[in-house]
Amino acid sequence: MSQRKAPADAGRATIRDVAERAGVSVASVSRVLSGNYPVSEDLRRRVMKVVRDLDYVTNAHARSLAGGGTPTVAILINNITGAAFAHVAKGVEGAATLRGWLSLVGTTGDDPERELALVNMMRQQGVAAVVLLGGAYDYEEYQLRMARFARSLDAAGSHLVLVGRPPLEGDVPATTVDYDNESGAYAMASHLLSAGHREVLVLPGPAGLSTAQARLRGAQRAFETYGVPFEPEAVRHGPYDDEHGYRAVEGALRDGLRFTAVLAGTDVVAAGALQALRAAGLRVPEDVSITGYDDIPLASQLTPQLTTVHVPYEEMGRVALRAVADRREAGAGRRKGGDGEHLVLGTHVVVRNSVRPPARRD
Amino acid sequence: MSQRKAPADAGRATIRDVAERAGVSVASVSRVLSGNYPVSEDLRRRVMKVVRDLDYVTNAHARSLAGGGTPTVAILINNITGAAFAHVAKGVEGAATLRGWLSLVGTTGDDPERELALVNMMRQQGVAAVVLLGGAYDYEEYQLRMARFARSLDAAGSHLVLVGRPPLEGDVPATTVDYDNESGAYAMASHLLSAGHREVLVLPGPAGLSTAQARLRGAQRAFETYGVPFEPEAVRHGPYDDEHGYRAVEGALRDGLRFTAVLAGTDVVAAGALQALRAAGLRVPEDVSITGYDDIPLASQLTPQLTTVHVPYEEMGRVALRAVADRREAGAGRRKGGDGEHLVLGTHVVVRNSVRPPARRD
DNA sequence: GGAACCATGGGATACGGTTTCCGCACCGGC
DNA sequence: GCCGGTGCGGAAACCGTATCCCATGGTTCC
Repeated sequence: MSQRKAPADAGRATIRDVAERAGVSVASVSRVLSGNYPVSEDLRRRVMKVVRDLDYVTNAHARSLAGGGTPTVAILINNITGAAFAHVAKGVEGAATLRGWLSLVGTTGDDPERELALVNMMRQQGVAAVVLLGGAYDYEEYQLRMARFARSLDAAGSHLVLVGRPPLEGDVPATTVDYDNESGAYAMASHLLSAGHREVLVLPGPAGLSTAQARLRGAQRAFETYGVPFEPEAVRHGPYDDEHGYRAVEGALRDGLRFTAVLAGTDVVAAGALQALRAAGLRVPEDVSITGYDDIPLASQLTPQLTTVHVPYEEMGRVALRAVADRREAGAGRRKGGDGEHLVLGTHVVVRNSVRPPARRD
Repeated sequence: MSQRKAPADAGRATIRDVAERAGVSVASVSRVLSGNYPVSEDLRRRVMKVVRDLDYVTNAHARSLAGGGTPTVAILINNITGAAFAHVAKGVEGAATLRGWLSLVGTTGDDPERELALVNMMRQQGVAAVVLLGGAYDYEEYQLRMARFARSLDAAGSHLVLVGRPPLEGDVPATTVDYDNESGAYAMASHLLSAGHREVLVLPGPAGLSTAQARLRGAQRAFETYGVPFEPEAVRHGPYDDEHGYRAVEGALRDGLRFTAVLAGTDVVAAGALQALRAAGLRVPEDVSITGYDDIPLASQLTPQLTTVHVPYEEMGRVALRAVADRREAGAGRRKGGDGEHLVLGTHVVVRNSVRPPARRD
């Protein structure tokens, strides 16, 4: 009777089981499997046979404890069902897999508490990097917390990557992958203005969110360029969902606001706006034009297909992963000086069928 | 000079660093942190102070090696950007978090090789369960491989959960969480038939996919019930994307096929079909009715809003997690006899605005 | 007042691998 | 025939934590 558990135990097979059954030492099995040490052909064959027979796989926890182990990226999303985020996640995941990295996905549900808990959990997991998706909030406290996250992760040999938001201020060890949000909004608004629209309902998104702020700034800048007054009452903030789009348009109509176009902060918001216009008996784009932002699949599934701003979400994900992978390879030696790398990707307007010159009133 | 690394090393702090700095034993620190052993208030305070100072978090790998550790579920998806799957993932993740479980997400991209690699990777991670999302393929080999997965995982103390596909045949240790796919299709088709439609273009999805097959069977059964002949040439298989929906309708129109309604296998396919009809100058639902399946957000964002079959995706995710959690609690003792549990959730038709009685021809 | 007990804290060990350090054979060369 | 080199395999030391077992000091009970 063995001191250890029986070979065909209920639990999973260990490297010792394999070694014993193959009549070799534990070290030899490890070497055959990792392949970083010369091993005789005979030994390899014997070991591999047992590995197959036992359907053995190494214990990832033990392996990473002992120093080896595959790097892991953690992706933190507000809401996994958001199409834009899903595309970033896809990009990260794809690039990670390509390098043999593992990826974890966690959702925060917009809850700062959960975000904190998740970052700590990832720290426990010893992830190579934490990728945080989505816009930032404008609270001072939130910013401080992010900086703390960045330093904590950095101290533990990990790294924080912010995707789709502006970089943190100060000398914070975090990488930022962003897109040219304001320019995209500028271009989109310009498109509307150059088509002749002068009265535009603007639905930028949540007031405190960096993404919404940048999009609003871009639109504002375009209005200035065209010398068109920017009416504060034609700007309606609210969450990035179709319900808000619907309500906002409904409300604007009820308020008697005059507008010939809707500049929506998001394709989803545009979808809601579209419905509200239709419900009010207005035709799109004949009576009112609409633009979106993000260029998620929905944009081209609507009728009319949405003119919108393309954001390279999936590529942002890939870039984010590449950034951490590169830094990790370079890392061993000295860390770079100004540690906060900042990458910015371009956006562009995708013209479809939701914009027309305004119809003459009167 | 200590033999060990310096306390303020570059790497993360260990429990030993904490113990040393607090002047207590390693065991005490562990006890304070896990809280499952009586500890004096004084000791707790001293330890916690150091923990905060050092920003210490326990190493999850070491913890799970030592027997503790939080259970982890792995979710394997074909494509993270699919809305239906994303909702299941959300359900699993939410329920997991509620119990303090961790969740991993991996995407297979419809590649059987990657699926194999991922399952093995999850086995290495020692996950409590692997949740596989989406329809199954009709290959014999594929089924065999699934059975092997199930047994491998089971042998390693893990468990396979199949979501959104029929259970495996034979005595395989896997749990299945499914929905009443065929009945949903039956109800949806009946809705169309009872509205008076007799010539229906059916777009069930990929020919080899279990989901598509079940939806087709349901439709067929409804036609039989109504005594309406089921025209094989009015059935067009293809992938679950909007492009297929578009092409299929375009092709049917070109072929001169007569139909007053489109029964799409998916909301996304319906979206494509809708576009094609519009492009051909047909109005929906006045000239042609359309139905979808899945009831993803898109369905209510389209104009007209889609009449579709609601599938409780998020709940399926929750149910899946609950099933593995329950079995894990009960598990310690004997395993149940017939191990393949099979849960089925209901579906129902959501009536919106995309169906009307057929216009009189001639 | 002594003994049994309770409440705490410390030391040692196990978890499942990887890796370093060694020793053993076997080989060829002189 | 002896010696050194080379190639391969084994023993053991870690990785960071949880937990079992034991020691200790103070308390309570007889």
